[in-house]
Amino acid sequence: MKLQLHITMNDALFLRNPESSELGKNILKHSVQLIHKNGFEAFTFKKLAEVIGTTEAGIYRYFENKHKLLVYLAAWYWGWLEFQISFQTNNIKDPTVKLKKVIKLLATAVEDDEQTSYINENLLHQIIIAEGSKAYLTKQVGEDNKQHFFKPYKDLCLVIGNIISACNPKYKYPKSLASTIIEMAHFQNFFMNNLPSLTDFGNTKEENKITAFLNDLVFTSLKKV
Amino acid sequence: MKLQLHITMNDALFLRNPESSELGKNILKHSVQLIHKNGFEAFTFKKLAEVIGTTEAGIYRYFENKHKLLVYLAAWYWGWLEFQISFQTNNIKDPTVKLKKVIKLLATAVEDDEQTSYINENLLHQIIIAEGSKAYLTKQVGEDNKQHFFKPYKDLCLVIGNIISACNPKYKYPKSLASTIIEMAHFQNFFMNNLPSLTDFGNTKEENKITAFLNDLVFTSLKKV
DNA sequence: TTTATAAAGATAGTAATACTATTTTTAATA
DNA sequence: TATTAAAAATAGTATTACTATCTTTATAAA
Repeated sequence: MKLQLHITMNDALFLRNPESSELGKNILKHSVQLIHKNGFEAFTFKKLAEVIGTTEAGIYRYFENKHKLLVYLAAWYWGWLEFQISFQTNNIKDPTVKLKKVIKLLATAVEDDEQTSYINENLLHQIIIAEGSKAYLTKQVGEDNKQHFFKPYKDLCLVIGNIISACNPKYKYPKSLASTIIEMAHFQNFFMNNLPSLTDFGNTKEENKITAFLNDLVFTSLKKV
Repeated sequence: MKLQLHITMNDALFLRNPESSELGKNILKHSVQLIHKNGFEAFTFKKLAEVIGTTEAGIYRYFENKHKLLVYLAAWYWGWLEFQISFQTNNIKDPTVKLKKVIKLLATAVEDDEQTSYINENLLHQIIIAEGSKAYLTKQVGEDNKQHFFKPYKDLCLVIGNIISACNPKYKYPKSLASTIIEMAHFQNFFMNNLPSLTDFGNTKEENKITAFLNDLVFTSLKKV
């Protein structure tokens, strides 16, 4: 039996649903590859069209602009990650064990998930590390937020915040700690690989060091070492 | 007596030193205002030239492109902040008191410093919150790093890491904790004002709540509550 | 089988961006 | 007064970020 995981996307993010056609799926697939390869700044719809073998206008029928496409990919990633977390922490009763699992999932490279054929989760994870913040670090963040573009991110943050509160109901900053864990899982990874002197795991480049750091940070804060 | 604070800049960041002329100072002054107003994506040398009353080509004589200008502004900010920290924590012996002061300086809006006439530190602080990460979240981060463009950031991180180690010499992640404090001082501020549900201080919008959160995070980690 | 229709493909065009180059004017300085 | 360096003025180019329109192809309803 092959289960097909489907992540429901906010349809204000696209003009035509990219999951509804081969061209659309190609746009998703190759935009992940191109952004990963050249970075978001150098990524253009023209280059994407060339790779896919369609025209610029063809891409524009699906996405208004490249910012919307980035927000789409980020939203997809957060939705996918929330599913991974709920799936992989299902049946775990102890919130501390649960939170440890969450931190591991956040800080560890993902293998490409066979369930979703057209998105390479491993590449997308790397894109989110290097480009994810650009989805909201814009002047339109307010408008975008009004249209609920960041709901998957907020949902994930809420889920993690709730686990934190389950660990220690008296802890005062569950949401800020949740967003700190999420952001730092990515930033410490980026720093480790690109600006290693900003971290304590420069030479090793091991992701489990990031996990160890985050575990220490979180569980001393929750006084549950 | 009026002291003139001068921050020495890496001269690979510019083609002509912007501090050496009125036009250069105007470029710095008005780029801060324009980026603050319209965001970095909408910021162009053409618009900047119009505001200043010069031509695009005039700006290009000082900066190779807008990315270099952003990196320049970020480097200036980190240099300025390191000076503020060393100045304001001078004579403080107790590293815990020192670290508290550092967190406050990182998380609090700055007043425009009269010492530097052409850069509005308050606006620049807001720019760094919203745009600062874009200075290094690029494909050229490796090249830029080789040219020491991020040295002021790394120096600041080192200074804070050393204070952390002075608080608790056994703490294993002084540099990662330092970069976490720096980044979170900014990100929690951005979230508070733009995506408040990612924080625990959404409705109040008080910066001292961020300080309280970071103090809690840091001093429980260092077991010095 | 014809016909409607929706997506995709092909082609063209535009305004703005991100530059480079050249020439002239202005200001400072030797 | 001559020299020089910066600034201003002007022009031009390749690329980006779109929009518009028309034709072809595939599907599927009548």
